[in-house]
Amino acid sequence: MGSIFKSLSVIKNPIKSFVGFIEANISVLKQCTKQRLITEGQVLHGHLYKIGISSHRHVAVKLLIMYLDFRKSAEVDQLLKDYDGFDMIVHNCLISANVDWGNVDEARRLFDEMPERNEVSWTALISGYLKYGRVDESMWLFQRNPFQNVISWTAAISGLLSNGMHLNSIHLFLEMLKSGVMPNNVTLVSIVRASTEMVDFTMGLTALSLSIKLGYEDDVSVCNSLITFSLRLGKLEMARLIFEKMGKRDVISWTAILDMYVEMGDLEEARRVFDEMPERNEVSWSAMISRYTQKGYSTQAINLFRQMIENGISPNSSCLSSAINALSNLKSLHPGKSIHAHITKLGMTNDVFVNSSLIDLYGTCGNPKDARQVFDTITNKNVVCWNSMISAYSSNGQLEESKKLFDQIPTKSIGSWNSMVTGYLGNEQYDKVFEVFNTMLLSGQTPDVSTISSVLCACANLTSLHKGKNIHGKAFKLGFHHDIFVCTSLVDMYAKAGDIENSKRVFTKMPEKNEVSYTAMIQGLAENGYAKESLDLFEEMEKNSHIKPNELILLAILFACSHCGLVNKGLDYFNSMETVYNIKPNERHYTCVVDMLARSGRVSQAEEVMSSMACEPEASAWGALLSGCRTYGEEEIAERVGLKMMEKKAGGYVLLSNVYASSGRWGEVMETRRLMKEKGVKKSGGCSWIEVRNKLHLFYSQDGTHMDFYFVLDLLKFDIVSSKMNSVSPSMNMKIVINEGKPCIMSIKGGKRGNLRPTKLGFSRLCYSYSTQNPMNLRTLRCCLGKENGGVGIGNRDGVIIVDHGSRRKESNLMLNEFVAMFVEKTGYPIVEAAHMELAKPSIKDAFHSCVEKGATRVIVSPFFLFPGRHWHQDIPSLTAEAAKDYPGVSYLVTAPLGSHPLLMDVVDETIKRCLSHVAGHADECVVCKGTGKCRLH
DNA sequence: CTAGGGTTAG
Repeated sequence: MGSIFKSLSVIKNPIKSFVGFIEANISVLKQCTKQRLITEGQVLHGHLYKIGISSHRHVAVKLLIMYLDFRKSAEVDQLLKDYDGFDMIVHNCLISANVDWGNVDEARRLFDEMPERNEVSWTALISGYLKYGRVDESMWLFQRNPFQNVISWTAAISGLLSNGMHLNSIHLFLEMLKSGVMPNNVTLVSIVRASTEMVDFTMGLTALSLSIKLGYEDDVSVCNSLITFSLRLGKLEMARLIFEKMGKRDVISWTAILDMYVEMGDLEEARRVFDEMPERNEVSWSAMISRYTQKGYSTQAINLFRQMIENGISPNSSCLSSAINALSNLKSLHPGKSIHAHITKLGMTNDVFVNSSLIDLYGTCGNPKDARQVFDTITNKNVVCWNSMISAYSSNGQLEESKKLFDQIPTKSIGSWNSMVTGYLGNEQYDKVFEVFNTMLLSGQTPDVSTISSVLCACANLTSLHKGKNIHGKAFKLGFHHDIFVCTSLVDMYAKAGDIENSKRVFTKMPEKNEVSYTAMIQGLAENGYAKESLDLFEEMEKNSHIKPNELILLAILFACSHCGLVNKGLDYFNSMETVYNIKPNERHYTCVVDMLARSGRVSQAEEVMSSMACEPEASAWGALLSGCRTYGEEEIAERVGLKMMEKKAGGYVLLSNVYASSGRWGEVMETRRLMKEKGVKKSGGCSWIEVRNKLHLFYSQDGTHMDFYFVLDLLKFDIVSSKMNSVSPSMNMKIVINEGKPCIMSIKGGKRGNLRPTKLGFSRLCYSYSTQNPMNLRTLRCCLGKENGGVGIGNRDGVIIVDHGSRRKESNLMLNEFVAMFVEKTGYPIVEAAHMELAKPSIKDAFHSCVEKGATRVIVSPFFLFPGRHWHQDIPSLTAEAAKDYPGVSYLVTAPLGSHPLLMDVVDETIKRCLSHVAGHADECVVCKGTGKCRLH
């Protein structure tokens, strides 16, 4: 606002030229519109009226645009009345305003009633149709447009792009080139965006080459779009190079590069960039805040949000929704509520992003009712709102409600299905997970990596190897077998099902491993009795990766130590948790250590650890301690502990009564049981299930369908070899396996929580990260991309020095040769030699000399496919100049690099030829050619 | 000096 008034003060000062005076006013009006400063705009209008220039045509048009933008119909009407006659410009303004308001048909009516139209009228309407997905009407007009210029071509190209018609937009681009219209920077931005969205590296390089050829190399927008292109295709180094070499950068460049550091996992560096940015807009703020949120740094996100408010920047909907997301990560309902109130005050209640975040917030904070209230107020619900509401219900156990809602979704997205799947998964209704999954497949919806991971997680929890292998096959068919999330789920599934060999196999083959994958493997090894291997893997991880141990890995490590009796080593790890790994042990770590000590007979030490806990011990820790007492006959401790537990949870009573029972003190057993009854403590029911012929049979211990061994055996007759029966009860983890046809019970010590399942938690985190992240992430993209699409090889032809980059692929060689041929034909230069990029520096000189020795008097050095780090710009011309020093009589030319996409090849060739013919004409004076008309003279 | 096309976050 300050700058606006500064400009105003300029206006107050006498300005010599009238044109300058008008110009200054117009620019301020433009700013008012852009920054949505309605009051300032109106004040200025009054002032302009007073000094008598408000009816100046150019001023009046700006005023009109301003009031149209603010939707002040009374003012608009007044202006139109004062304006003498509807000229073409006013008409065009009205057309584009109506497009902005969504009244495309009205815009068309205005267009039709115009006595004559110009290129602006046509373009406004063509792009208007495209904005609302009316592609056919737009193309109909486009083909009849008598004024086809760059802008209308670009409008059509980018409009098609926004409608997801990438290939069509490229074809349109080709037609444009064919028709002889040269692309400008905006066109090139669209083509780069098309390449980005099609994940087509070669196409992007071609666009890049063309940009350089046409002299848009230093255009900020083109470079910005190229940065985004490089980032989305995983070429982080390329993105950084472009950024660094940019002569001028704007907020967008900075915000894009901030994102690069986030992609690299370096949030600190990203923050440094953020702090260093010369200019920030609400997008930069929201980028940083949302990235903090995404990566789980919720507190930082909130702090930054606060800082932004303190800096007087009004948050846009994106910031608000990120902040709310951060709060729901932190489960901070109350600050969330106050933001909600604020949003209501701001009148931003109809933003789908904000609303979805609010639904998530209320959902995760256990208020599905409030979530529903938000949901019901949304007038333009999109599928994300529906999905959030479904998750809100299922995360609160209201699965019927979520199912009901799910059935009502007008158009289900993959996210809708995934919400259902993760909902059932989170509520441990694994049979339902499969049910939904199967329905999904039947409906024709292809699962994504998130679905597959969740379903594998269900397999893992059911220890269902058969189903798991089946899903593994599906994952393979879908091409997900390299996906880090799917692989991690596979590692976990195989480990949980006891198939440690396959688990290890998947893990070893993973192209990339993260914290969660290591957690799954380390945990899997530990739980399957491979304690030593588990510890080895941990050490290897510490040595060879940058992964810092998390609390779950440490839990697994403690578990492993406990299981191979490495009590002292385990204690060492435990004691170094805070000092070395900076992780505060939680109750589960304590349980593990208590268990470890109690098991090895160090019962009193275990008791000490228990009493030193800062947090509330888990029931299973008491259990472990008591079991230790039982095993080692520490009745005194047992009693002391037992009394402490009397007020505690149900499991405590049971364990206590078990302790008494095991030492034959039946009176105390009865007393404990009586106390339980009296206090209404109920041991929650366990559940067993068996999977026979792909069908799950469930048994509950307390509802009369108690597992009947005869019934089970009867079932097993059908399928005795492949079946496996499992049982997990909340307090005793009991596994029943069919061994040589006989069911036998394998009791695993400890309860559900005491069973220490870090991976399970690990996976709930995994599911979360999917729900907030686009599953088609960089990693996936990188896999799609395959091998680097480098450049071309060397053709050892006489004449032109071609400097290229990258691999020596055959097809690229062909392209190079074609290019060389074209060059020769166009320029008539003799061909002498080509040099490979890796050898370029030393060999340019040699190649140059060789050209001259073979009689060349004119030499072209043309880098092919160079990375946009301006190697060619910086090194090649100077190297060439260096080489040329020895031959003052020889003229030379360095051209910009070229890239060629098969689709664009022919037409781009033509275009480039056009550029080159110009270049060639100036060859004798040119050192660096930046394209048509942009040759820098020697 | 007035009207039409684009790039950053979710």
